[in-house]
Amino acid sequence: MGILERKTKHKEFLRQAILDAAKRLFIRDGYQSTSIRKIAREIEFSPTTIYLYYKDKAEIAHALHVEGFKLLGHQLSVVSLIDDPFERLKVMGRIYIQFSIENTEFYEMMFVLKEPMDHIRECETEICWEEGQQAFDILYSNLAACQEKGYFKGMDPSYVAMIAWSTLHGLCTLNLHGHLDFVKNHKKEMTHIEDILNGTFSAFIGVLERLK
Amino acid sequence: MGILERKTKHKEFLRQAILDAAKRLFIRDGYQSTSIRKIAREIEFSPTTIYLYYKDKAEIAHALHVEGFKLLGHQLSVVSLIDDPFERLKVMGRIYIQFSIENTEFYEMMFVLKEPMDHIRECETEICWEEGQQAFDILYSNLAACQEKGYFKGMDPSYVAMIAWSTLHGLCTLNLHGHLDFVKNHKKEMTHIEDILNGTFSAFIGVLERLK
DNA sequence: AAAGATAATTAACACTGTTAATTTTTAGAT
DNA sequence: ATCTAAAAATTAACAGTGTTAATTATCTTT
Repeated sequence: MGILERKTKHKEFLRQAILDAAKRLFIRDGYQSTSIRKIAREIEFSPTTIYLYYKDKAEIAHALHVEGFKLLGHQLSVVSLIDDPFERLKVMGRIYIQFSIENTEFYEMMFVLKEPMDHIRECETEICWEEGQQAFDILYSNLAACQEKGYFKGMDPSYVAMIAWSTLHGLCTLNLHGHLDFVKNHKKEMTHIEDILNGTFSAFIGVLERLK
Repeated sequence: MGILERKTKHKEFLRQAILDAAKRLFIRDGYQSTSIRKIAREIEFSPTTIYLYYKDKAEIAHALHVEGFKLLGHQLSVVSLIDDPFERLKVMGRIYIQFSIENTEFYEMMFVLKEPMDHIRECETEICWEEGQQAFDILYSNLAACQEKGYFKGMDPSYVAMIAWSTLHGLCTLNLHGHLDFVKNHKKEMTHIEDILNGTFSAFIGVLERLK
């Protein structure tokens, strides 16, 4: 069965090559500008070959979506060294924001674009967003740990998680989509957008700290 | 000069007709699916005629963007009857969320899509997002009024505004883009998505109330 | 009615995702 | 080594996209 093995190996190799090419273009030009034809040109195959390895563009989008979660996961892994749960939470927040700035296209693919979610709904038998679920669970666990240390008194950690995620996601997307530029005119201290993000995040942490 | 008048009148009429057609299609099928050709078919003109009234698709997007702000403005106008600033803030929040659910495509055009913002940056001589600026100012004024009644002690209202907007925007977009469906599995009380939105919003209001 | 300006059109370009039909390549059996 | 069947890759095509240049039709003014 050495031949069959080599064949599936080749299939997997090409599938990965397509994903790598897609990733390169996608990071540079964004998802919309990354066409099937451009990916094909990149790997020097005909456009239709790609459909032998991915059923449609949404499946490639989903693969990049998963890739993005791997990347964020790696960047977040350093927080395991931090013992205090609230301190850990703060660093996680900063890393999340930084990730959205440095990996715009991945952030968009993970938390904004509908294509990957549509693909999950269409293909996965049991409809569930594994990556999101897992990320949310980690956030929830951390908040529960904070609560045991006296934070968020009398609050449901699920709702605290929803608030925290919503706030950061809102902040990141407003920034990425160009809806925060005007704030510079509104407040003189906010000359750089990074200051707005950092300032708002610090203020939010301040709010959470008051809920002891 | 009665003829010139009629001519510019006609020009304005057709410009509005194009926008109305675009709005109809856009509300039904979303922005991406609303092509120039479909708009042209709707008003029974050739596709290129549209370019005599709008320089490109982004300009139509921007017109719909402004239209959306008018609509939200109308829906928010009822809060002027509420005297207490914090009570007013709460109702504003509920209306904002409701708007995002009932006017998905408008919300997307106002706060998510880049096209209208790109158009502003390209065309307006003085780069500023009038609609956003104005909306933010209203939020800011309300929060400042709250502060005078003892809320948000020792906080910068600008940052409170940023936090509030980010939280609501994050909540709305996570919902609209299908990233909250899994939460049903996470928490049994949250069987309907509306419950998640309302619950999270209530919890957030609870947080703000604690900052007295 | 002729001339000039304005409005609207057709034709075309360079793309897009995707499918059916066809060719090329590979693997197994004689 | 040759023939056959299966797998992989390709070409051609469909129906659509935003946008521009060149052309035709319409209307105003002389």
